[in-house]
Amino acid sequence: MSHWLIKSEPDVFSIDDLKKSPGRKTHWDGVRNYQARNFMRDGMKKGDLVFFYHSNCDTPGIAGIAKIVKEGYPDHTAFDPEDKHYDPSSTPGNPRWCMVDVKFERKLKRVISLAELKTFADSKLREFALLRRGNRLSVMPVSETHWRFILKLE
DNA sequence: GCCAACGTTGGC
DNA sequence: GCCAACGTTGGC
Repeated sequence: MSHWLIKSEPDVFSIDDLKKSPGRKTHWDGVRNYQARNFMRDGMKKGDLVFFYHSNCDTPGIAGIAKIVKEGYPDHTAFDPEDKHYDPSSTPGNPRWCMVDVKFERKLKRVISLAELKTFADSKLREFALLRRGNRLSVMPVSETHWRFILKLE
């Protein structure tokens, strides 16, 4: 089983929104970055656990844990001209983007802030993709070691 | 294939 | 709101 981190702006969709969603799950649509897509399409497997990260907010950080409940399949929002993430070069016959379904697992007891994570950037969390300079990836892998260490901070 | 222009992300 | 980082686009 692998571990991951996905980012979301809480003003748009927070961990609480996921918890309130029907069946406590949602499809993770709108990813329009090839590296992120490849992680979703090729890496994410049913049962994998995912850190739910809040970005672009007062206290950016890891807010909760979700689980992959459906593996990669075409992101239909790319086909919809009305959708914010419409991409005319992606068609049902030849879909370019994909999504997975994630389900609420739990909130962390407290948000583990980016600021706190950064204090370990040169030690326990060296090589953690989230802390690499200028990282803008919205989907990234988390190593076993890093996953366990971060959970211990909780 | 190069690279300037442009758009987006996301911390601060 | 600013701006650095960086991915994408498109002219050449």
